[in-house]
Amino acid sequence: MLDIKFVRENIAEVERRLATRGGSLDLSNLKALDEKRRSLLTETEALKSKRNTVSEEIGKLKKEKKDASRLLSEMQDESARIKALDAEIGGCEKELNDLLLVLPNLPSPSVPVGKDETENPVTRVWGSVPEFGFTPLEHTEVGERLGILDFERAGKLSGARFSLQKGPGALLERALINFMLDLHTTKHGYTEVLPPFMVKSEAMLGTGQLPKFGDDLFKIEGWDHYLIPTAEVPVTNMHGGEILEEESLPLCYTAYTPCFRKEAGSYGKDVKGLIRQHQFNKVELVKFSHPDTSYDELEKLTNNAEEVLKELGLHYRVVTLCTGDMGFSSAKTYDIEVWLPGQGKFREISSCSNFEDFQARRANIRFRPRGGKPRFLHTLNGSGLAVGRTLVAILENFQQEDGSVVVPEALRKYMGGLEIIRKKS
RNA sequence: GGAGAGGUGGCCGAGCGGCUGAAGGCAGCUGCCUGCUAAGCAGUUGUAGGGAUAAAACUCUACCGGGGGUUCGAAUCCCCCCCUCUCCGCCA
Repeated sequence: MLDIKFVRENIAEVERRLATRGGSLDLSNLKALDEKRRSLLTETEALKSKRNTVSEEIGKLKKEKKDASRLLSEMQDESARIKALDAEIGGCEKELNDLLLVLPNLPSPSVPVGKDETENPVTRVWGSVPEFGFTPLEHTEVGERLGILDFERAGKLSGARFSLQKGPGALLERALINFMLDLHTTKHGYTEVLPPFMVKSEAMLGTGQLPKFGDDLFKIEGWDHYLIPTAEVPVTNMHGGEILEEESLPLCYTAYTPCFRKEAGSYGKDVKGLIRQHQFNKVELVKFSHPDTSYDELEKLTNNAEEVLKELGLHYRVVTLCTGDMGFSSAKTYDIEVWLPGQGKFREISSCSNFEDFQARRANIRFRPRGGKPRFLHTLNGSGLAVGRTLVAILENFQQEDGSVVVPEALRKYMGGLEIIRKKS
């Protein structure tokens, strides 16, 4: 959520910067509501002030056993007016809030202006395209031939966009989760969190999924709860409403959770395989940062996610999302894209964002500067990494002509020393 | 799910419908004092939103789990909801 004060004082700039996200918007409605609210406030507060002093007087008169009926009847009317004004202010604030809640974050000035994903500049590349002496297969093919991926049975249970892994396929997923968590906790200094996988709507509001993107979420019938679409939601909202010590920043958390997404509107996209699922595993990185250092923290966080791919030996590139391709809550986002030989292209495997104080304001997460007033802090997060897509990358990059898959060195200790996944004969 | 107890400031803990943003204590900060430490004395310390200001100072309003109600006036009375704790039931 944007700061209404900032919007008020910089309305033209806000309009201009938001417009770079695409689409047009008009903040005149917001401006009018804000002005109305403030003038109503001035009016009602003056009345309340009067009521307070008169009420005190009435108290005195009564104590002295004097007649207060004139003041009493006068105040009856005033009170009714205050009540009506308060109701009007309430409505005004609700309307204003509703508008603010659906306004996206301002892109950071460092974000390239562009209309869509075709205008995302490549920021860096690591490794190189692996060469095969044969035509590499897509992961679905590799996995099904090995008997470790079973989409047919998953479909029987749950329909499209679900998967089932078996034997070394299930083990590989588990190994990846443990490997990533260990890397981030031991080497990068993050604290592991195992959060709830269901949260209240308040939490979804805090990180920006609600009210605008409810269609993408699975809601629990009869409850105010939703299945989380990412660990970002529970982990960021973990400190909702809190005032943290300045010295404790940055707080760095890593969390494994399954993620549940409806993928509404993606019909026909990635219908096959593990790329786009209603349920997938992810290890997430979340930071609560001092505003002064949040962009340094974004670089570090992105590097921490990249490290996973480096250790696994997977070729990838980092792109900076342009203004037109950024998510609703983000001020700046890097996507990490891994090379998939079976598809012959880079695919997103991580998205690392700085939300500045956008989520902190919604979720009311602050810190106390030494001796000063509480301030909103900055929140960041990134996938470190999407586990299913990492498994896809491994199957595609380390497949061999005979259909087997070499297990990356870094994962072997998590797989009982297994070096190669072969078809069970 | 059933029964009971409770939710007040950073913490503990008072609080007759008006003089309570809220006693008292602890913690914190600022002075003073003591050779050091400890103690002592005085003062001070919440959040949000308006107004004012270059920014402050200043000023107004609201806030005692949340929401409604009664009243000129509610932390205090009434109703609904939420949460925590204890006991019972159920369960991993």
